[in-house]
Amino acid sequence: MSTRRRGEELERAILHAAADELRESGYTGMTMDRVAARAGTNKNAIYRRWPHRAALGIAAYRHLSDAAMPNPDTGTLRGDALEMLRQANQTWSSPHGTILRGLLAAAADDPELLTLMRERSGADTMDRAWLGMLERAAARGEAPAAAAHHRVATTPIMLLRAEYAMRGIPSVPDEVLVEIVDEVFLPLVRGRG
Amino acid sequence: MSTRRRGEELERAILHAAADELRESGYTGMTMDRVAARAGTNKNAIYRRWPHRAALGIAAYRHLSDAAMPNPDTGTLRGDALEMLRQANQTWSSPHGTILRGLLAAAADDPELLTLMRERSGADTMDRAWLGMLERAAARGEAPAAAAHHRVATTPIMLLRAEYAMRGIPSVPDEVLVEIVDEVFLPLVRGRG
DNA sequence: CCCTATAGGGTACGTCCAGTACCCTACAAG
DNA sequence: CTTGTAGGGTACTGGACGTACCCTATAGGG
Repeated sequence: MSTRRRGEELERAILHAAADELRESGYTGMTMDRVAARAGTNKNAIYRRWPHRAALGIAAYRHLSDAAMPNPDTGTLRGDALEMLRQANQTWSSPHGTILRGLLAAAADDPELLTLMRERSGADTMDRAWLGMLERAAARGEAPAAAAHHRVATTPIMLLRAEYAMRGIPSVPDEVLVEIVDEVFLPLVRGRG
Repeated sequence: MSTRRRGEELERAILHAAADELRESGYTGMTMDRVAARAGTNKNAIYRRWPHRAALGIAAYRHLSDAAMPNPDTGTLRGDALEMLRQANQTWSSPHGTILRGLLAAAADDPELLTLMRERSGADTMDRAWLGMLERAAARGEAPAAAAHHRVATTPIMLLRAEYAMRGIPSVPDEVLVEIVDEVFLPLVRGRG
């Protein structure tokens, strides 16, 4: 039995420990000492791999979440949109989401970290899914072709995200999602005829 | 000459010092020791008034910004909306905005602080201004009456805010504002007929 | 099969900062 | 004049990031 772990193996152990800490205490509560202790190693091994806490946080988050992108096809634009929003809301209000929000807050004044985050969080994939949804609706004749526009596609998610930023914390109620779809998204699509 | 300041006077001095620190170093860089030193006092006097750093930060921000709410009347809905967005963008990209964003980031995981911030930042006033704008447009016959809806009114600002959260930092280019108005806000208003 | 460079481990710091504890002193109000 | 309260000085606790050193296992080449 090799008593001393190295390379890959040790790295996985650290990431695993960091992810656990994230889950339990959020990014704010994740301390380097605790991560090291939990991984059964010490801070040296960590700092040899990541330059600072934030980098470790992001890496650990990535390690812990490989979110599958939903791609609903309910037959109606309204159904698809609601489904997408509900999925997003569920993700954001889950423990993962809480962690993600903590990371985003920490990265708010550091552009370098922000870009790291954007890459990791699959925001672009999300946008493409919405765009595809609009195109399918247009093909069905349910929406004008002009509705398949980047700004239109990103609006609902943006609104959801802003809703999270406004209220303090987890879980935007379902009524809000319905409102976003019925009072904003669908009228908007309709208005682009 | 009274050598020892008290009450009101001392409080103003502290807030002034804190505001200066905010300007120079942002919220993240504002330390209690420095504020105390700059105000020519010590941390006791501060902690007797505010329970923690965040509270002082918010109070100081408020002390430094008494933003007047614009209420443009250009004659067209498009003109008004653009003007409002440009105003907001200017505020948010100014030093004040940078500070405000820092505070928001710090308050992200503390609901109590978030509500404090919302009160201080005049978000509600802003919403009412947008609603009034829509009502005037409806009265002119430029928009359907159904467009004067809370969600519609808050959408452009929400989108702007989300834009700030996405990109790292200061100043969203004017094209984006125009896009928000032309590709989202106006079609949305139109679509609510 | 040994040798050595490299990566891990242990541990102790340096530094910064929030928040607290005490104790002394000016001064306002009675 | 007395006294209670708010300011001032200062030191300290505790937590956390990041760094410095030094020892040791071990992988991989000669």
